[in-house]
Amino acid sequence: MTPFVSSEIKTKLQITCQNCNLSDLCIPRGLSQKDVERISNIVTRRKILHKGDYLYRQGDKFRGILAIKAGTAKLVSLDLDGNEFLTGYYLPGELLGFDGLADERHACSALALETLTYCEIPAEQIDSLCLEVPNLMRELFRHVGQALTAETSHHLLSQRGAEERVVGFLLDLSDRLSRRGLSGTEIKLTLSRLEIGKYLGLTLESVSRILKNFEGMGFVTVNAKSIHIIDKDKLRNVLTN
Amino acid sequence: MTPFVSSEIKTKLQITCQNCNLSDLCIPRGLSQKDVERISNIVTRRKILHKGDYLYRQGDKFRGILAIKAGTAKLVSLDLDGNEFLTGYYLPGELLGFDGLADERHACSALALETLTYCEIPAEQIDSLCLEVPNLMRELFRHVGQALTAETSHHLLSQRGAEERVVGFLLDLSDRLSRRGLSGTEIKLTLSRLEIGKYLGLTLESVSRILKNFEGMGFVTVNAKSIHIIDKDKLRNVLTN
DNA sequence: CGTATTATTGACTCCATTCAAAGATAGTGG
DNA sequence: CCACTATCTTTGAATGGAGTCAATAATACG
Repeated sequence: MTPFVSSEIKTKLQITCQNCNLSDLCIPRGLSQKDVERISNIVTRRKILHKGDYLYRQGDKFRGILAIKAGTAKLVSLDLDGNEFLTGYYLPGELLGFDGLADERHACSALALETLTYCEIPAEQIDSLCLEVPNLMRELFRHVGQALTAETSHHLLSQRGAEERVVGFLLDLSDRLSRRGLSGTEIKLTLSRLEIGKYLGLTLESVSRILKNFEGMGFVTVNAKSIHIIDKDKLRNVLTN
Repeated sequence: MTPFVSSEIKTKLQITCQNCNLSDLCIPRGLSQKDVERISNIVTRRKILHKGDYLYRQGDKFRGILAIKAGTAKLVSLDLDGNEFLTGYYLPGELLGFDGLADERHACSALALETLTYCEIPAEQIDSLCLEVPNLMRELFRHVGQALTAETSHHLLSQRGAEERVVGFLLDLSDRLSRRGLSGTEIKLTLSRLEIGKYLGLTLESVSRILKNFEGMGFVTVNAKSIHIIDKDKLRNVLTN
């Protein structure tokens, strides 16, 4: 075999849930060493996608639960007359695919927002793996529960005024980045203004104006897709006033 | 023992998942005779509540998954500054409580909208029961997945115009009632205009006006809390135009 | 370097809210 | 059973917040 292939095999052997730097954010969180070993053998690792590629499409058969290893993804729904809505926005270590649990078909489409790698627990193995590793079952129930409460929060946010929605988006993103050990104040967006708008139920113009306002008030500095949060408390006050 | 008490015992013995008239809507759907027998022994049956009583409160410890036997319930969330929002509206045979899966505390409050009875799978038994009855595990994943996609649809609906939201609400309710063998055209609301508004992200005045409009256009007849759907297709057209 | 996409900014419009007042309904106690 | 009260609903008029339309500016990309 060529050295090229052998290096691929090596990679395959080397990267497991045990040594994944995201293991404390992803599924392994709360599982014992032994449990992680067990699921590590079944998890398919490190598929690579590029910007605009689909992880899955609305209507696709449910293939399994996905975990983002690197990069970001968006979850998109189409309503009855085809307007697109951004249901979710996912960071490394976050899980994706629960929209396929209800009826074996995905209710949304998932797309890479940039170059992205991910892991997968194949659908056919979930049942048996859960029976073998009860802690995994508990974790999966927890995660799907989190997906549900996250969606409820998102929905709640979208009932509020335009400025509050943008603040909610920024603060949520900031918190999630911090939890991943990244900067919670220097945010590099992978979503366009249009996509933020579709996530929040606003037009891109509103998003643009509001970011400008916040900059004018000294809450943030905005440079295209880079947002620096200057005063998180003032941002929070927008929500609670 | 008095006849009164003995009749209570009888009732307790008689009503099980096997003979429940909702068994094809509720958890037993898709489970074998044997599986149903097994869970039937663990499900707590027929608690009774009255209008305004809580099934659980936001922040309560997760006690289990509830199934409505008779009556209707609403699920309520409070946002950061205390405005109430109606997350869901539940009919007999529907399951409730998934908002407690994420972190062992309920993210929402559930209240009876009228006299209500329900059954419960206690939280402590869910794990062991799922291991014993793998089909139950699958069913629960399916149900929580349905809760997630229902919430996404609700969110999607709330991005649309006011009339479309009211139509979406009426059609969803109509479908769910039909599926339960009840009339899908003679709807007896247990929600006030205010509550419908909080469910759809509208004011009660808008809800009232829109129902009046629909009546004027011959889509429905409205008598206080009774809504008769005259022309479902015309209602559907409001959504797709 | 030039083109395509994305973002900003302004003026105007419209849909749903807000405020207000009257009318209907349901629940309670005499 | 009726009167009384609280709650819910209807209806109207005025306001305002976000959308739409449009034109320019900036950025990304080949």
